[in-house]
Amino acid sequence: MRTIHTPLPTIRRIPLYLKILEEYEKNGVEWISTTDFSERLRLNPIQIRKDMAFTGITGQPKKGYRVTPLKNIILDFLGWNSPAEAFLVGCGALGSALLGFSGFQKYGLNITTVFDTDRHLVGKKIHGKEVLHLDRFHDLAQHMPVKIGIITVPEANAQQIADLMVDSGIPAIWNFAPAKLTVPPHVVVQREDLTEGLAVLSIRIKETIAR
Amino acid sequence: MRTIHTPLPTIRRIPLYLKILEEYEKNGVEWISTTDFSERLRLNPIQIRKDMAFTGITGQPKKGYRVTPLKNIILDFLGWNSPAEAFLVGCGALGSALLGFSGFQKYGLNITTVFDTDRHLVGKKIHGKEVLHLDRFHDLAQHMPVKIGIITVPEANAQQIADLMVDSGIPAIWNFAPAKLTVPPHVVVQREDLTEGLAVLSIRIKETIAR
DNA sequence: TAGATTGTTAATCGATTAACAATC
DNA sequence: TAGATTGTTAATCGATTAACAATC
Repeated sequence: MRTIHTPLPTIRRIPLYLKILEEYEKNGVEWISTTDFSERLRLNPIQIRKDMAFTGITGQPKKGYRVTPLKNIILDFLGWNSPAEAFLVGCGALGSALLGFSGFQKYGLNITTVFDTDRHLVGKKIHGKEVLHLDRFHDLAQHMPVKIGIITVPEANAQQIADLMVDSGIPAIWNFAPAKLTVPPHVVVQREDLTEGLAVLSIRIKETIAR
Repeated sequence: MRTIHTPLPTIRRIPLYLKILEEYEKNGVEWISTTDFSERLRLNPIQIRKDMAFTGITGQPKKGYRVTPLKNIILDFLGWNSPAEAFLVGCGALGSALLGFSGFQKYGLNITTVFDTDRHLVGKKIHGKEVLHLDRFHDLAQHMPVKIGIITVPEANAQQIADLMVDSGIPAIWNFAPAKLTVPPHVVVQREDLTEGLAVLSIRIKETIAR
């Protein structure tokens, strides 16, 4: 049987819904409708309803969805109810920026340990986390249930770090280096690439100015 | 007449092609075929050929595309041949990370001036750029052909910075704050959102582990 | 009850992939 | 010439949007 899996565009929109739900919850609002979402996000309400269906929530005609249950269903859906432990390698500006992103806790990501090879960084604290030498990575990974390895090193070192993560049994890699990583098929790699966004922005600028 | 514009997925793939082209050029290789691209990027060669067609390049059967002309056509296509001047607001970790991204010069982006309101930052140099007080933004923008405003401030201040950019006549905003900005229709806004990628990663982890 | 909103099936739209002719 | 690769038209696939029935 072929499982119908959730479309990628839907998955990408889900954090947007989550954000609004948190706001509603904070304000003590109990119900939210697709119209509410639609006005805030400027998305088609039908699309939103479809997206909701993928999370498994059921709503109530004339009222919408209950805010708190919907929030919890979404957190469950993404697996964000139980934070995943992550090791981060590369404490340059980008690594520091990610560490400073306090929001990650809310998004099921717990960066427990950070590494670098730079003698000037090792031992220092960044956002309250002591930078450890990369040598200790493998050992520490054996003793902790590390689910995600975050790569924020220069491109030239990215593959080597990925290899280390794979050897240490880490099942998923979030890669911020502009490198195509080679990993075994059972390892998940998610690549973030700013140049994608810059390309889209550039084209949109060109199209706007041309008019 | 309705212009057929380039699909967004194509635009997002183009920087990948560009990167390989630069490598080939550096190595003095004159020709590149869709097969070459395909092997490197693990993309369908037919898709690559379609993408090439959008850039306007014509290739040569049995040989492929000339590396340098293709690179230039792509740079032209994205408007990256003449770097766009950008002002960046918010010199925290993320802003610094962007400033340190030396690659941007290659990608048609020239961050000429950076701003903050924090007294401890103003006057300091970050990656060789002196941090100016935000008060000077509007005036300086009048005297320089600023095309892109980059927002790397906390969410709470993002809209206010966007307003300043719009008032200063900046036609495009690259927004790294997790905020939905309200701007006039003639202003282009490109939003970067890490939680999207984290959501995709989380779902892929769930799917992999479930198996 | 009437009306608003959900939920689902069908239609449309757009991107990817397949097929194949053109050409160096 | 034969074969590899481009370029284009057609087929497929998947996501979005439309239509409408169900229901509180």
